[in-house]
Amino acid sequence: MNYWLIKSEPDVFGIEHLQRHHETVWDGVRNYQARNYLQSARVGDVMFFYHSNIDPIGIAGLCKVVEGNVVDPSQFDPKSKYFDPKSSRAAPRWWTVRVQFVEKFAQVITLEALRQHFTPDDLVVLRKGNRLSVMPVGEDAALRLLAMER
DNA sequence: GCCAACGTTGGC
DNA sequence: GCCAACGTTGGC
Repeated sequence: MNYWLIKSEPDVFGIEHLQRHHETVWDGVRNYQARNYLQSARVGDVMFFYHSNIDPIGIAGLCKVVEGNVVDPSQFDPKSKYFDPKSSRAAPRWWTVRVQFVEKFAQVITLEALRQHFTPDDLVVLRKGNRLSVMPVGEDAALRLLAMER
């Protein structure tokens, strides 16, 4: 099993939205490296749900992959902001996963707390200039994160 | 294939 | 609102 961190702006879609909807297709990722990570995610993988552009910034909960290799439907929808005219149903560009809500943390693990306990080598999200919206989390870091939230 | 211009992300 | 970082676009 692998661990990941996925970023979202909670004003658009936060952990509470996922809690309410129970499951969602993680659509709208339009960066090739992030897409490649999503393509390598497998059913059962755990994803840390990170809130950006909000106070407090940080990891707000957990979800898990319940379906892999999902074609992102928004790439075909001309009304979607994620529409990609260069993609086609015969040869889709953008793939993702379906995730299921697992847990909303009682307290967000803040960016400040992450910086106190981890180095940028431990956690990609702490690396300067990092803008990936999907990134792997090593098992050591993942287990330490899971221990932190209780 | 290079690279300047441009747009977006995201912390502050 | 600012701005550093960085991915993408498009002219050449």
